[in-house]
Amino acid sequence: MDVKTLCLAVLSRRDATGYEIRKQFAEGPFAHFQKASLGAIYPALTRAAREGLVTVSEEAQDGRPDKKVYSLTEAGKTALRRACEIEPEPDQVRSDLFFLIFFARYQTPEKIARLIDERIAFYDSQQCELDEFNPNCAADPGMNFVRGLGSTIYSAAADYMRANRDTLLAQLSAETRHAAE
Amino acid sequence: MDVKTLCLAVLSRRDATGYEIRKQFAEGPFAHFQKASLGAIYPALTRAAREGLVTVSEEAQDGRPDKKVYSLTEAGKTALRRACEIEPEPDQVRSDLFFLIFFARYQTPEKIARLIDERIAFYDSQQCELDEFNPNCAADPGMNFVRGLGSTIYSAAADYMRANRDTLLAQLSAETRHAAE
DNA sequence: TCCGTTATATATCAGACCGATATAGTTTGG
DNA sequence: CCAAACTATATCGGTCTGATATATAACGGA
Repeated sequence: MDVKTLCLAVLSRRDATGYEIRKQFAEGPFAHFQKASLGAIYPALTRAAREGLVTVSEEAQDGRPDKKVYSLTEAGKTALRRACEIEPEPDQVRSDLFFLIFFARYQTPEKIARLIDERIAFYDSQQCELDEFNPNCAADPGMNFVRGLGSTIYSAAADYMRANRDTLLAQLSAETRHAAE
Repeated sequence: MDVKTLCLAVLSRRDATGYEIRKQFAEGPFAHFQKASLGAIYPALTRAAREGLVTVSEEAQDGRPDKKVYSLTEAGKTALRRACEIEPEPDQVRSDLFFLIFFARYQTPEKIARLIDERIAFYDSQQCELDEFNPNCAADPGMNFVRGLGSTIYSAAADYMRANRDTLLAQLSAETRHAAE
Protein backbone atom coordinates (compact mmCIF):
# COMPACT_ATOMS: atom_id res chain seq x y z
CA MET A 1 0.00 0.00 0.00
CA ASP A 2 1.87 3.07 -1.21
CA VAL A 3 1.82 6.40 0.59
CA LYS A 4 -0.30 8.09 -2.09
CA THR A 5 -3.14 5.61 -1.54
CA LEU A 6 -2.73 6.00 2.21
CA CYS A 7 -3.15 9.77 1.84
CA LEU A 8 -6.29 9.32 -0.27
CA ALA A 9 -7.65 7.00 2.42
CA VAL A 10 -7.11 9.57 5.16
CA LEU A 11 -8.64 12.31 3.01
CA SER A 12 -11.71 10.14 2.35
CA ARG A 13 -12.58 10.58 6.01
CA ARG A 14 -11.97 14.32 6.16
CA ASP A 15 -9.94 17.14 4.56
CA ALA A 16 -6.47 17.57 6.00
CA THR A 17 -3.04 19.12 5.58
CA GLY A 18 0.08 17.00 5.08
CA TYR A 19 0.97 17.60 8.69
CA GLU A 20 -2.44 16.39 9.88
CA ILE A 21 -2.21 13.28 7.69
CA ARG A 22 1.11 12.51 9.29
CA LYS A 23 -0.46 12.77 12.75
CA GLN A 24 -3.08 10.22 11.81
CA PHE A 25 -0.29 7.75 11.09
CA ALA A 26 1.46 8.63 14.33
CA GLU A 27 -1.60 8.66 16.59
CA GLY A 28 -4.97 8.27 14.84
CA PRO A 29 -6.76 5.00 14.06
CA PHE A 30 -4.39 4.22 11.16
CA ALA A 31 -1.36 4.24 13.43
CA HIS A 32 -1.96 0.65 14.50
CA PHE A 33 -1.55 -0.89 11.06
CA GLN A 34 0.09 1.60 8.68
CA LYS A 35 2.99 4.04 8.78
CA ALA A 36 4.00 7.00 6.61
CA SER A 37 6.57 9.74 7.10
CA LEU A 38 6.41 13.39 6.09
CA GLY A 39 9.18 12.85 3.57
CA ALA A 40 6.86 10.51 1.68
CA ILE A 41 3.56 12.32 2.33
CA TYR A 42 4.44 15.74 0.87
CA PRO A 43 5.70 14.43 -2.49
CA ALA A 44 2.73 12.02 -2.63
CA LEU A 45 0.26 14.87 -2.14
CA THR A 46 1.98 16.98 -4.81
CA ARG A 47 1.78 14.05 -7.22
CA ALA A 48 -1.87 13.39 -6.33
CA ALA A 49 -2.72 17.05 -6.93
CA ARG A 50 -1.00 16.96 -10.33
CA GLU A 51 -3.08 13.89 -11.21
CA GLY A 52 -6.30 15.58 -10.15
CA LEU A 53 -6.98 13.16 -7.29
CA VAL A 54 -7.02 15.96 -4.71
CA THR A 55 -7.55 19.71 -4.72
CA VAL A 56 -5.52 22.16 -2.64
CA SER A 57 -6.83 25.21 -0.85
CA GLU A 58 -3.92 27.36 0.31
CA GLU A 59 -4.77 29.31 3.42
CA ALA A 60 -2.28 32.11 3.99
CA GLN A 61 -1.51 32.17 7.68
CA ASP A 62 -0.21 34.91 9.93
CA GLY A 63 3.44 34.09 10.29
CA ARG A 64 3.40 30.33 9.70
CA PRO A 65 3.89 28.98 6.16
CA ASP A 66 0.73 28.70 4.09
CA LYS A 67 -1.49 25.89 5.27
CA LYS A 68 -2.37 23.64 2.35
CA VAL A 69 -5.65 21.86 3.00
CA TYR A 70 -6.18 18.91 0.68
CA SER A 71 -9.60 17.56 -0.37
CA LEU A 72 -10.39 14.34 -2.19
CA THR A 73 -11.95 14.78 -5.65
CA GLU A 74 -14.34 12.35 -7.34
CA ALA A 75 -11.36 11.08 -9.37
CA GLY A 76 -9.54 10.58 -6.07
CA LYS A 77 -12.42 8.55 -4.63
CA THR A 78 -12.40 6.39 -7.75
CA ALA A 79 -8.62 5.92 -7.46
CA LEU A 80 -8.98 4.88 -3.81
CA ARG A 81 -11.73 2.41 -4.69
CA ARG A 82 -9.56 1.03 -7.48
CA ALA A 83 -6.57 0.71 -5.13
CA CYS A 84 -8.74 -1.32 -2.75
CA GLU A 85 -9.23 -3.95 -5.45
CA ILE A 86 -5.70 -5.30 -4.97
CA GLU A 87 -4.89 -8.54 -3.20
CA PRO A 88 -3.22 -7.66 0.12
CA GLU A 89 0.52 -8.19 0.52
CA PRO A 90 1.54 -10.25 3.56
CA ASP A 91 1.73 -8.22 6.77
CA GLN A 92 5.08 -6.68 7.61
CA VAL A 93 6.21 -6.58 11.23
CA ARG A 94 9.50 -5.14 12.41
CA SER A 95 10.06 -5.24 16.12
CA ASP A 96 13.36 -4.23 17.65
CA LEU A 97 11.99 -5.21 21.05
CA PHE A 98 11.22 -8.81 20.08
CA PHE A 99 14.68 -8.99 18.49
CA LEU A 100 16.33 -7.79 21.70
CA ILE A 101 14.35 -10.24 23.83
CA PHE A 102 15.16 -13.04 21.36
CA PHE A 103 18.82 -12.29 22.12
CA ALA A 104 18.11 -11.62 25.78
CA ARG A 105 21.40 -13.25 26.73
CA TYR A 106 23.16 -10.15 25.38
CA GLN A 107 21.17 -7.94 27.77
CA THR A 108 21.22 -7.31 31.48
CA PRO A 109 18.13 -8.70 33.26
CA GLU A 110 17.44 -5.14 34.47
CA LYS A 111 17.15 -3.81 30.94
CA ILE A 112 14.93 -6.71 29.89
CA ALA A 113 12.68 -6.06 32.88
CA ARG A 114 12.44 -2.37 32.04
CA LEU A 115 11.74 -2.99 28.35
CA ILE A 116 9.01 -5.51 29.13
CA ASP A 117 7.37 -3.23 31.70
CA GLU A 118 7.44 -0.31 29.27
CA ARG A 119 5.90 -2.45 26.57
CA ILE A 120 3.14 -3.73 28.88
CA ALA A 121 2.29 -0.11 29.75
CA PHE A 122 2.27 0.77 26.04
CA TYR A 123 -0.05 -2.11 25.14
CA ASP A 124 -2.38 -1.18 28.01
CA SER A 125 -2.58 2.44 26.85
CA GLN A 126 -3.18 1.42 23.23
CA GLN A 127 -5.91 -1.01 24.22
CA CYS A 128 -7.53 1.60 26.44
CA GLU A 129 -7.46 4.12 23.59
CA LEU A 130 -9.10 1.69 21.19
CA ASP A 131 -11.77 0.68 23.69
CA GLU A 132 -12.66 4.26 24.53
CA PHE A 133 -12.76 5.32 20.91
CA ASN A 134 -15.91 7.28 20.24
CA PRO A 135 -18.50 4.64 19.29
CA ASN A 136 -20.10 7.08 16.83
CA CYS A 137 -17.00 6.96 14.69
CA ALA A 138 -17.04 3.18 14.92
CA ALA A 139 -20.51 2.78 13.49
CA ASP A 140 -18.78 1.53 10.35
CA PRO A 141 -18.62 -2.29 10.55
CA GLY A 142 -15.19 -2.62 8.98
CA MET A 143 -13.58 -0.01 11.19
CA ASN A 144 -15.22 -1.53 14.25
CA PHE A 145 -13.92 -4.99 13.36
CA VAL A 146 -10.36 -3.73 13.01
CA ARG A 147 -10.68 -1.73 16.22
CA GLY A 148 -11.80 -4.81 18.16
CA LEU A 149 -9.04 -6.90 16.62
CA GLY A 150 -6.42 -4.36 17.65
CA SER A 151 -7.75 -4.24 21.18
CA THR A 152 -7.72 -8.05 21.37
CA ILE A 153 -4.13 -8.32 20.16
CA TYR A 154 -2.82 -5.62 22.53
CA SER A 155 -4.66 -7.25 25.42
CA ALA A 156 -3.36 -10.75 24.65
CA ALA A 157 0.22 -9.53 24.25
CA ALA A 158 0.11 -7.57 27.52
CA ASP A 159 -1.38 -10.53 29.39
CA TYR A 160 1.28 -12.89 28.05
CA MET A 161 4.05 -10.53 29.08
CA ARG A 162 2.59 -10.08 32.57
CA ALA A 163 2.26 -13.87 32.98
CA ASN A 164 5.74 -14.77 31.73
CA ARG A 165 7.84 -11.80 32.74
CA ASP A 166 9.06 -13.18 36.06
CA THR A 167 9.80 -16.65 34.68
CA LEU A 168 11.99 -15.15 31.96
CA LEU A 169 13.85 -12.95 34.42
CA ALA A 170 14.43 -15.88 36.77
CA GLN A 171 15.83 -17.97 33.90
CA LEU A 172 18.11 -15.15 32.82
CA SER A 173 19.43 -14.68 36.36
CA ALA A 174 20.04 -18.42 36.65
CA GLU A 175 22.02 -18.39 33.39
CA THR A 176 24.08 -15.44 34.53
CA ARG A 177 24.93 -17.22 37.79
CA HIS A 178 25.67 -20.41 35.87
CA ALA A 179 28.04 -18.56 33.56
CA ALA A 180 29.84 -16.98 36.50
CA GLU A 181 30.59 -20.36 38.08
CA MET B 1 17.66 -2.68 13.24
CA ASP B 2 19.61 -2.53 9.98
CA VAL B 3 20.07 -5.50 7.68
CA LYS B 4 23.76 -5.87 8.52
CA THR B 5 22.97 -6.44 12.20
CA LEU B 6 20.19 -8.81 11.23
CA CYS B 7 22.68 -10.84 9.17
CA LEU B 8 25.13 -10.99 12.08
CA ALA B 9 22.28 -12.19 14.30
CA VAL B 10 21.41 -15.03 11.94
CA LEU B 11 25.08 -16.00 11.59
CA SER B 12 25.45 -16.07 15.39
CA ARG B 13 23.21 -19.14 15.37
CA ARG B 14 24.91 -20.94 12.50
CA ASP B 15 26.98 -20.31 9.34
CA ALA B 16 24.90 -19.56 6.26
CA THR B 17 24.88 -18.26 2.70
CA GLY B 18 23.02 -15.09 1.72
CA TYR B 19 20.29 -17.21 0.27
CA GLU B 20 19.91 -19.18 3.49
CA ILE B 21 19.80 -15.98 5.55
CA ARG B 22 16.99 -14.75 3.34
CA LYS B 23 15.05 -17.97 3.97
CA GLN B 24 15.30 -17.41 7.73
CA PHE B 25 13.52 -14.08 7.26
CA ALA B 26 10.93 -15.65 4.99
CA GLU B 27 10.29 -18.79 7.06
CA GLY B 28 12.58 -19.31 10.08
CA PRO B 29 12.02 -18.03 13.61
CA PHE B 30 12.99 -14.47 12.64
CA ALA B 31 10.21 -14.24 10.07
CA HIS B 32 7.66 -13.32 12.72
CA PHE B 33 9.30 -10.06 13.76
CA GLN B 34 11.91 -8.98 11.19
CA LYS B 35 12.14 -8.79 7.40
CA ALA B 36 15.06 -8.46 4.98
CA SER B 37 15.29 -8.86 1.22
CA LEU B 38 18.10 -10.29 -0.89
CA GLY B 39 18.74 -6.87 -2.37
CA ALA B 40 19.72 -5.69 1.10
CA ILE B 41 21.36 -8.89 2.40
CA TYR B 42 24.03 -9.33 -0.29
CA PRO B 43 25.45 -5.80 -0.05
CA ALA B 44 25.28 -6.01 3.76
CA LEU B 45 27.32 -9.24 3.77
CA THR B 46 29.91 -7.74 1.41
CA ARG B 47 30.22 -4.71 3.70
CA ALA B 48 30.44 -6.93 6.80
CA ALA B 49 33.19 -8.98 5.17
CA ARG B 50 35.14 -5.84 4.30
CA GLU B 51 34.85 -4.74 7.93
CA GLY B 52 36.08 -8.09 9.19
CA LEU B 53 32.82 -8.98 10.93
CA VAL B 54 32.40 -12.15 8.89
CA THR B 55 34.62 -14.49 6.89
CA VAL B 56 33.68 -16.05 3.58
CA SER B 57 34.43 -19.55 2.43
CA GLU B 58 33.73 -19.88 -1.27
CA GLU B 59 32.72 -23.37 -2.21
CA ALA B 60 32.98 -23.90 -5.93
CA GLN B 61 29.95 -25.89 -6.98
CA ASP B 62 29.34 -28.10 -9.96
CA GLY B 63 27.44 -25.86 -12.32
CA ARG B 64 25.79 -23.45 -9.84
CA PRO B 65 27.54 -20.19 -8.95
CA ASP B 66 30.03 -20.45 -6.11
CA LYS B 67 28.31 -20.89 -2.77
CA LYS B 68 29.60 -18.29 -0.33
CA VAL B 69 29.25 -19.53 3.23
CA TYR B 70 29.60 -16.74 5.78
CA SER B 71 30.84 -17.21 9.36
CA LEU B 72 30.74 -14.75 12.23
CA THR B 73 34.16 -13.64 13.52
CA GLU B 74 34.97 -12.53 17.06
CA ALA B 75 34.79 -8.93 15.84
CA GLY B 76 31.38 -9.76 14.41
CA LYS B 77 30.17 -11.14 17.73
CA THR B 78 31.34 -7.97 19.44
CA ALA B 79 29.56 -5.85 16.83
CA LEU B 80 26.34 -7.80 17.37
CA ARG B 81 26.61 -7.41 21.15
CA ARG B 82 27.25 -3.69 20.67
CA ALA B 83 24.23 -3.37 18.35
CA CYS B 84 22.07 -4.98 21.04
CA GLU B 85 22.86 -2.09 23.39
CA ILE B 86 20.53 0.28 21.52
CA GLU B 87 17.13 1.34 22.78
CA PRO B 88 14.50 -0.35 20.59
CA GLU B 89 12.59 1.74 18.03
CA PRO B 90 8.81 1.48 18.24
CA ASP B 91 7.41 -1.56 16.42
CA GLN B 92 6.44 -1.09 12.80
CA VAL B 93 3.36 -2.82 11.47
CA ARG B 94 2.10 -2.56 7.91
CA SER B 95 -0.98 -4.59 7.13
CA ASP B 96 -2.72 -4.30 3.80
CA LEU B 97 -5.38 -6.69 5.09
CA PHE B 98 -6.34 -4.55 8.07
CA PHE B 99 -6.43 -1.57 5.74
CA LEU B 100 -8.79 -3.35 3.36
CA ILE B 101 -11.08 -4.47 6.19
CA PHE B 102 -11.02 -0.93 7.62
CA PHE B 103 -12.44 0.16 4.26
CA ALA B 104 -14.63 -2.92 3.98
CA ARG B 105 -17.39 -0.84 2.41
CA TYR B 106 -15.26 -0.70 -0.77
CA GLN B 107 -15.16 -4.50 -0.93
CA THR B 108 -17.67 -7.18 -1.78
CA PRO B 109 -18.70 -9.26 1.26
CA GLU B 110 -17.45 -12.34 -0.61
CA LYS B 111 -13.93 -10.95 -0.86
CA ILE B 112 -13.95 -9.92 2.81
CA ALA B 113 -15.09 -13.42 3.77
CA ARG B 114 -12.33 -15.00 1.69
CA LEU B 115 -9.63 -12.68 3.03
CA ILE B 116 -10.65 -13.32 6.64
CA ASP B 117 -10.79 -17.09 6.13
CA GLU B 118 -7.37 -17.08 4.49
CA ARG B 119 -5.95 -15.04 7.33
CA ILE B 120 -7.44 -17.33 9.99
CA ALA B 121 -5.84 -20.29 8.23
CA PHE B 122 -2.53 -18.42 8.10
CA TYR B 123 -2.62 -17.56 11.80
CA ASP B 124 -3.47 -21.17 12.67
CA SER B 125 -0.54 -22.49 10.63
CA GLN B 126 1.87 -19.97 12.14
CA GLN B 127 0.73 -20.78 15.66
CA CYS B 128 1.04 -24.48 14.98
CA GLU B 129 4.55 -24.01 13.62
CA LEU B 130 5.63 -22.06 16.70
CA ASP B 131 4.09 -24.57 19.11
CA GLU B 132 5.72 -27.53 17.39
CA PHE B 133 9.10 -25.82 17.20
CA ASN B 134 11.77 -28.20 18.43
CA PRO B 135 11.95 -27.60 22.19
CA ASN B 136 15.71 -28.23 22.11
CA CYS B 137 16.19 -25.10 20.08
CA ALA B 138 13.94 -23.23 22.48
CA ALA B 139 16.03 -23.99 25.55
CA ASP B 140 17.13 -20.38 25.39
CA PRO B 141 14.84 -18.35 27.69
CA GLY B 142 14.66 -15.26 25.47
CA MET B 143 13.86 -17.22 22.33
CA ASN B 144 11.27 -19.24 24.20
CA PHE B 145 9.60 -16.10 25.54
CA VAL B 146 9.32 -14.61 22.05
CA ARG B 147 8.07 -17.92 20.65
CA GLY B 148 5.30 -18.08 23.25
CA LEU B 149 4.37 -14.47 22.67
CA GLY B 150 4.06 -15.05 18.93
CA SER B 151 1.91 -18.10 19.47
CA THR B 152 -0.34 -16.15 21.86
CA ILE B 153 -0.81 -13.27 19.44
CA TYR B 154 -1.59 -15.52 16.45
CA SER B 155 -4.03 -17.49 18.57
CA ALA B 156 -5.82 -14.39 19.90
CA ALA B 157 -6.10 -12.84 16.44
CA ALA B 158 -7.47 -16.05 14.91
CA ASP B 159 -10.00 -16.46 17.73
CA TYR B 160 -11.20 -12.88 17.36
CA MET B 161 -11.65 -13.29 13.63
CA ARG B 162 -13.55 -16.56 14.07
CA ALA B 163 -15.81 -14.96 16.69
CA ASN B 164 -16.56 -11.76 14.76
CA ARG B 165 -16.44 -12.86 11.15
CA ASP B 166 -20.14 -13.57 10.73
CA THR B 167 -21.26 -10.41 12.53
CA LEU B 168 -19.12 -8.30 10.21
CA LEU B 169 -20.43 -10.05 7.11
CA ALA B 170 -24.03 -9.64 8.28
CA GLN B 171 -23.48 -5.92 8.87
CA LEU B 172 -21.91 -5.50 5.44
CA SER B 173 -24.81 -7.30 3.75
CA ALA B 174 -27.28 -5.13 5.63
CA GLU B 175 -25.46 -2.00 4.48
CA THR B 176 -25.42 -3.17 0.89
CA ARG B 177 -29.18 -3.82 1.02
CA HIS B 178 -29.73 -0.48 2.70
CA ALA B 179 -27.76 1.31 -0.03
CA ALA B 180 -29.78 -0.47 -2.73
CA GLU B 181 -33.13 0.72 -1.34
C1' DT C 1 9.18 37.41 32.69
C1' DC C 2 12.30 34.62 30.24
C1' DC C 3 13.49 30.58 28.12
C1' DG C 4 13.25 25.89 26.76
C1' DT C 5 10.23 22.55 24.99
C1' DT C 6 6.55 21.24 22.30
C1' DA C 7 3.46 22.02 18.51
C1' DT C 8 2.21 23.77 13.82
C1' DA C 9 3.57 23.58 9.01
C1' DT C 10 6.14 22.73 4.61
C1' DA C 11 10.08 21.07 2.14
C1' DT C 12 14.36 18.59 0.76
C1' DC C 13 17.88 15.01 0.69
C1' DA C 14 21.16 11.22 1.66
C1' DG C 15 21.02 6.78 2.48
C1' DA C 16 18.57 2.43 3.23
C1' DC C 17 15.61 -0.85 1.57
C1' DC C 18 12.20 -3.53 -1.39
C1' DG C 19 10.76 -5.88 -5.39
C1' DA C 20 11.79 -7.01 -9.88
C1' DT C 21 14.88 -8.71 -13.00
C1' DA C 22 18.98 -11.26 -14.91
C1' DT C 23 21.61 -15.42 -14.99
C1' DA C 24 22.21 -20.33 -14.71
C1' DG C 25 21.88 -24.99 -13.44
C1' DT C 26 19.22 -28.70 -10.67
C1' DT C 27 15.51 -31.09 -8.72
C1' DT C 28 10.80 -32.48 -8.40
C1' DG C 29 6.24 -33.71 -9.67
C1' DG C 30 2.31 -34.24 -12.66
C1' DC D 1 9.16 -35.34 -20.49
C1' DC D 2 8.74 -30.91 -19.59
C1' DA D 3 7.21 -27.13 -16.72
C1' DA D 4 7.59 -25.42 -12.36
C1' DA D 5 10.00 -24.68 -8.30
C1' DC D 6 14.32 -24.42 -6.02
C1' DT D 7 19.29 -23.09 -5.25
C1' DA D 8 22.37 -19.22 -5.59
C1' DT D 9 24.44 -14.63 -6.47
C1' DA D 10 24.09 -9.97 -8.17
C1' DT D 11 22.29 -5.40 -9.72
C1' DC D 12 19.11 -1.54 -10.10
C1' DG D 13 15.09 1.67 -10.31
C1' DG D 14 12.16 3.62 -7.48
C1' DT D 15 10.21 4.29 -2.91
C1' DC D 16 10.45 5.35 1.81
C1' DT D 17 12.60 6.73 6.31
C1' DG D 18 14.83 9.75 9.32
C1' DA D 19 17.30 13.79 9.71
C1' DT D 20 17.65 18.42 8.79
C1' DA D 21 16.28 23.26 7.53
C1' DT D 22 13.10 27.05 8.10
C1' DA D 23 9.78 29.85 10.57
C1' DT D 24 6.54 30.90 14.22
C1' DA D 25 3.29 30.26 18.17
C1' DA D 26 1.91 28.49 22.52
C1' DC D 27 2.66 26.66 26.92
C1' DG D 28 4.69 25.90 31.29
C1' DG D 29 8.15 26.05 34.80
C1' DA D 30 12.00 28.65 37.15
